[in-house]
Amino acid sequence: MGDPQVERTTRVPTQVKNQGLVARRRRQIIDAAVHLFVDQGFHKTTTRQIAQAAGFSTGTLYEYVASKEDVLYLVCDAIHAEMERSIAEGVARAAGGREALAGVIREYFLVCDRMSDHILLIYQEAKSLPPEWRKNVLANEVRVTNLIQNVIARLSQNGDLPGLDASAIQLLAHNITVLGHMWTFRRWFLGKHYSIDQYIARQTALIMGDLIARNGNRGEPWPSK
Amino acid sequence: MGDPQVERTTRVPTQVKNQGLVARRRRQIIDAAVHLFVDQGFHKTTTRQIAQAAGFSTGTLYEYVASKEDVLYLVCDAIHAEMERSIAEGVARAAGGREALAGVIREYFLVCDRMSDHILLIYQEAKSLPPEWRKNVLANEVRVTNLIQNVIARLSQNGDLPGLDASAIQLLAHNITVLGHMWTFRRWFLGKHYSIDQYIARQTALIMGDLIARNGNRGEPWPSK
DNA sequence: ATTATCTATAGATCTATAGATAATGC
DNA sequence: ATTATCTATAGATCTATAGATAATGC
Repeated sequence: MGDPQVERTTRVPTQVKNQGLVARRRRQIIDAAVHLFVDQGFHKTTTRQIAQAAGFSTGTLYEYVASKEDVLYLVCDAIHAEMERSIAEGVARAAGGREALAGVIREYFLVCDRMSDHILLIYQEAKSLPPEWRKNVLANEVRVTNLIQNVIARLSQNGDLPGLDASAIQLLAHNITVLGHMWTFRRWFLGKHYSIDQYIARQTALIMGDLIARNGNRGEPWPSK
Repeated sequence: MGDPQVERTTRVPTQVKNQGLVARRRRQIIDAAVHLFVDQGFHKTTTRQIAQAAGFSTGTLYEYVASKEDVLYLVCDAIHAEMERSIAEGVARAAGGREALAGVIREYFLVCDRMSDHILLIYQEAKSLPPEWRKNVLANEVRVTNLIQNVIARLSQNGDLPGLDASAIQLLAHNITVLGHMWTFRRWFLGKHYSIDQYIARQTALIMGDLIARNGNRGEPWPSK
């Protein structure tokens, strides 16, 4: 298997031999393209603009990618790598025991808040990827959901979250994942009513309300942060 | 105010005097463009293709819209009109009393299932609209959420859903709205595990679990369909 | 010699419109 | 005369590449 980061980048072919240079230039390409895509969208961004923002010529850009779609894939993949890294870190940081789920929700939602623009970008432009690579991006979405699902499953096995079968656990993980995304694509509305901390507190109450109520804390609202 | 449908279409200027003809031709444009946009996306679809699929020439197309963006707006607006109509109808059809919320969720999720492609299209292409019209599309999203919010608020006032303040009601309405959308943009995964009926039953159990548990049915799972 | 980069542009579109033509109503 | 439609294309891009140039290492 080896380093997944390398495996990722090597899927996109290049003319340049020096692997270190390829990694460096592609990082420049990604950094430049993310901002342009977020601002203007993929289709309205030109390869000229990407090259210029990255600090070299159009010709050079095409030594490191074979097409504009390649750039989009590099960007989507880098975003997912960063999300996975942050979430896994957050999961590790969250407390154990009964409050672990609330902690993980919090860490995950904070990642969504920080990466709003990027999450939005994937929702909008994943469709523009060639099919083979779109599949890859969707697989990444599943991986993020699984990180959350594993936490729930672990708590469930410990008896901390009774009344959830495997299917309910899976669906709950998807719900939490998407409610994090909701903060990014309904920010224009939700942001008028809640800060991210309030949003986390409120959503946690709604999500956990169910589980906790069944667990014996009936009637006691989840502490609002 | 007058007929909202007319108010909608009149926001886009036209060269043609005959209002009935304008409505008819624009319906042709919308029907043609929806399919093309769903298949290829907005940017990869050409005005030529739209005109051809609608059954007239490019020149004629531009008698009924001033730009390609106009077509996108007509499409987004038509989709929302259809969704609002269907959901309002579903809300009316749903039973009253304590099970009203489950009934509305069911009706709404069925609309999402039927209009999957269209909902997806709005998520992907709303950004390509001129700012003024994007605001309009977002306002439509709020209107759909409000339809659900009103049902919850009514039940809450009747005492059927205790423990929900105004803010929780609003957020719950957004959650339900987005969990319906989730069926459209995670269909590639969820569809492998659930039929739409199973999805509705499962989600209803998770959503209502909270509310019902607080309401005294602790431990009793929501009937699965 | 080999590798990386740049300049300049071929080739392929695509949107939107100008001006010609057909259809309708007085 | 007026309204609607069509044909043909101006004008403006944009992607991707070919071939020239600069930098590096033997």
